[in-house]
Amino acid sequence: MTTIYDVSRLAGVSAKTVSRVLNEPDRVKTKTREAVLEAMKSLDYSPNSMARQLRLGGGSSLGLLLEDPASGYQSRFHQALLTACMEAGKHMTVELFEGVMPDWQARVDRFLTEGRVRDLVLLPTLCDFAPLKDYLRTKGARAVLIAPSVYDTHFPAVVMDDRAASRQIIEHLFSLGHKRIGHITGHADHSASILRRSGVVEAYDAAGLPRPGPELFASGDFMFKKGIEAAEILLSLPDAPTAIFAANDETAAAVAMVAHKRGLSIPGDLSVVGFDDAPIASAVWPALTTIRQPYLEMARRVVQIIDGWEGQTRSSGNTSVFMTPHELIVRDSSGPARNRPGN
Amino acid sequence: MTTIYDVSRLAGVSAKTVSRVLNEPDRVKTKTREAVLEAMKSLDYSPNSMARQLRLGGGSSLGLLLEDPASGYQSRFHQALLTACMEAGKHMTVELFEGVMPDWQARVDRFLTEGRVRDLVLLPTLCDFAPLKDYLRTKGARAVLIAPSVYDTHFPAVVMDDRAASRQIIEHLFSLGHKRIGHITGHADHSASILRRSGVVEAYDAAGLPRPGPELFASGDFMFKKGIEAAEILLSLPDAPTAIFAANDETAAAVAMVAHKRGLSIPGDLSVVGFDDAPIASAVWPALTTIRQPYLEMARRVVQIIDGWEGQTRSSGNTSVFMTPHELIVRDSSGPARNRPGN
DNA sequence: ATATAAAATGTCATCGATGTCATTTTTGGC
DNA sequence: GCCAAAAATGACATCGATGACATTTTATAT
Repeated sequence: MTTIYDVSRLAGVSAKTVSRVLNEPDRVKTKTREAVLEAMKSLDYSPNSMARQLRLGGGSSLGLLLEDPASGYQSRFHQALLTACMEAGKHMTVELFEGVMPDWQARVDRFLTEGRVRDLVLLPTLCDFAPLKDYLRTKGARAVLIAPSVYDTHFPAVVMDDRAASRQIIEHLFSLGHKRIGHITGHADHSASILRRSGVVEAYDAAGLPRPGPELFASGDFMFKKGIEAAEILLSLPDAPTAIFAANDETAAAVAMVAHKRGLSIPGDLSVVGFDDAPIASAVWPALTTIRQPYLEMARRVVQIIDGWEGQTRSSGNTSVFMTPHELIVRDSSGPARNRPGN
Repeated sequence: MTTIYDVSRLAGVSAKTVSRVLNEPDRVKTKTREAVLEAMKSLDYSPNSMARQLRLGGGSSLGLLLEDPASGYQSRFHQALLTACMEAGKHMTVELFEGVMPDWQARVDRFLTEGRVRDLVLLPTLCDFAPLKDYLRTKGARAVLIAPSVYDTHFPAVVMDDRAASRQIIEHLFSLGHKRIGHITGHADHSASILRRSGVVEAYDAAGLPRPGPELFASGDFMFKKGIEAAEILLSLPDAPTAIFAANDETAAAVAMVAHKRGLSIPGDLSVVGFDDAPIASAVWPALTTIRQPYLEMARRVVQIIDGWEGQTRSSGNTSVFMTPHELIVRDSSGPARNRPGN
């Protein structure tokens, strides 16, 4: 690596002058500047950003640990963070954190050090991995948790109201006349799964209806494949539901696929509702009624929080939770309940 | 920010000892170490990674500019790069580079400097944006181009053989007895679109068949919505094709949707083939026959190339192109051509 | 030509860490 | 208790850049 000194030597000027050519070209005589520029070119010089940052007290990047970048949630949140970072002029360093490998501490350490990360964002389910949070605290890193199952005294959280959203969906289906509604839950490790499920129950309670039997809850894991199995189970029920609310859009898409396979029309024979407003929600036919997750708003909030940390040594001790509003999007996959023999 | 000196003062030792506690704890007496650790804790110390990197000659992150992170291609490649980086122990800084904003040079500059990026990856269509490439060269940054339309003297390229893959698809359809095959092209800005289209023609030529008429080529843009329009056009043809090859899976999914809407069964009435092996290819019903893009292999190659640059000042002047093998995946959306009235 | 202000350039210290090598302390065998 | 060897610690230089301030050169007015 060539340095500013090599350039200064070749150009016959002081290092400071080279620095000036780089940072305040107008304060250098044209002739000198040209000589310096030529020297830089011939030496193939490029400034050492580390030294610059050290001198200038440079900022660190926002760090994002991704457990499963193929997951719709993570990739969409990732994307929202990119946008929020761009808006705020921040940079983001991303790293895969797959499962818990034996040397995860060393990996995180290198991520913080080599990646120059001080503030990070933890998505589900990483945001619930206590050893990681402890380790981060040890290392003096700060973090924002996204939709954690449990709030943490040391890290603020940005969330949406999964329970309310879920209840809203069921009420939407009630209003269309549905009485038997199946629910495919999400992955058991995600708090959202539990919240969404309890939103379902809450809606029945609020409407003064008896809670649905356990046969109407099929377990899923937010993924397409498991969604197929779950849908098969629900639709094979002797008294099959007239509507299915899947814990996310991917699962809902699986339900739609199974329904088509069985010759059921949507929403004529079966209403299907998802959650997330993922691209797939508009890509399947018919387009899915769903809840739009406020990804971008949440990401912006994250950046705000981190911006507020500037200068502070670490996150303050008090828990703070930022709730972000969502939105029900009614598309074509939900419609009036059709009376079926037996209903 | 507290420094190693603050800690050393409080602990009553030299800065070097504090450094030792951090880097080679065994070389410090237990009692001293504990005192230092306590001082670090009470001062809430965390080491300045910039200074460390400066001293140790730290490496830079791999930079990725994303034009449209929602695009399947970019997000999947992104993901593959994450994996490859993890395998190689590298870090990646990602940034949105949406369209060409007036201050793009300043943005790139900040990305390189603040993000401490020296090597970057340019995906389509950014890899064909000449001003950016020129600017990067000015700044002494190095880059690998992914599937560029035109090769560049200054930057190596990693590609797959779109034309051959496309030809393979058509030959697959030929082998199933299809004679009228529609093609929905990709976005005109992507070289892949042109290559895939010419692969189609090549297959006809190789088979000694007359080239398909222009009515069998509908223009798409790799996106679902445009795919719907294109599918409508092709399927409304007086002599509609018995198979449609869409330039990517998303478009193919749109074709499937339109076909279902029109009551056509797949592959009975219409074979549909995509390209990419995106998640959506397995998420629609029936699962799409498609080409698997060698994302991970390409990403690994990128990391290899960049690793090879270590120490070198900039990319050598000679163009190098790395071709990566693909794979045809036959699923359920392609089947024997059915004789239709008129055929 | 000369004084003087303004512009251009240079010197030195500094950012926060670690490597080198010198110095001090501890350890263990006698 | 003494001495050599080993262990622990410290002083100082260094990484590559820039800020503060000093110095030199140039431009302008007299």
